Amino acid sequence: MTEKEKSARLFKAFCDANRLTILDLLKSGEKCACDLLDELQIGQSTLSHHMKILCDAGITQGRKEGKWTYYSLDPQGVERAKALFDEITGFTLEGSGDYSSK
Amino acid sequence: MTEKEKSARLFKAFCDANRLTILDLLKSGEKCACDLLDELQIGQSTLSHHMKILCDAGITQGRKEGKWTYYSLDPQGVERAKALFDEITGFTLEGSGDYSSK
DNA sequence: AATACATATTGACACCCTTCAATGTGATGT
DNA sequence: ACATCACATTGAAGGGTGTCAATATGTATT
Repeated sequence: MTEKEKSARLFKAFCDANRLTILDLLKSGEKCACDLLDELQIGQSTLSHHMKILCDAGITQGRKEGKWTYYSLDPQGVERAKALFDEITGFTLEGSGDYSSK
Repeated sequence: MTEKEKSARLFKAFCDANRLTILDLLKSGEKCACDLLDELQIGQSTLSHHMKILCDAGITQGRKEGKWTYYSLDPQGVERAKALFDEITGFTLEGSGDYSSK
């Protein structure tokens, strides 16, 4: 798999309205699957599917505690995605971050 | 179509390896379709298809001159995508840009 | 006008993605 | 042990996407 294919795959995680809503919800902090489910008009298995995609992409992470799974944004993963997007859009920030992570 | 659906659609433009390569090539400036075709391992109709997606997304623009069509990045469109991505990833720039455009 | 050229459009195909219902799994409670 | 709860996995259906060959469109050239 080429670099570009890997990038494309990472961005796919952001290409679904439900996943964007999930990321939005997680911005306010960790949430269990059942809380997310309450706010989305999708079935339980569908949520599970989306969470797998987000976690596989490294954008979110899951933490199991008893019966529940708590999901949260993975700050590192989010930064990685941002850096990649900036790289692709040819953007270098005047007077700010160092995106040399990759 | 909801906001999130619109965002998801815009990001889809970045979710194909060939399109990422095209954006990469256009970073160095305007190029005609035939030049792009030389560097990609895809057929002519496929390139045309990808250029339509990128242009429809507002990320690139085409300029016709005689037989040729010259493509280039649309700086405004690129910034719009970046701002949206930053918004989604919950990023607010310390001491920099104003992303209140939307 | 006839031909050649550059690009766009169309139609078909294979693959991928989202979704759901059904089922599996692993933890908790009785 | 048994039932229940929270979540994951599987399998199937439907729509979307990338690709190409073929064809159409529009522009130069002869």
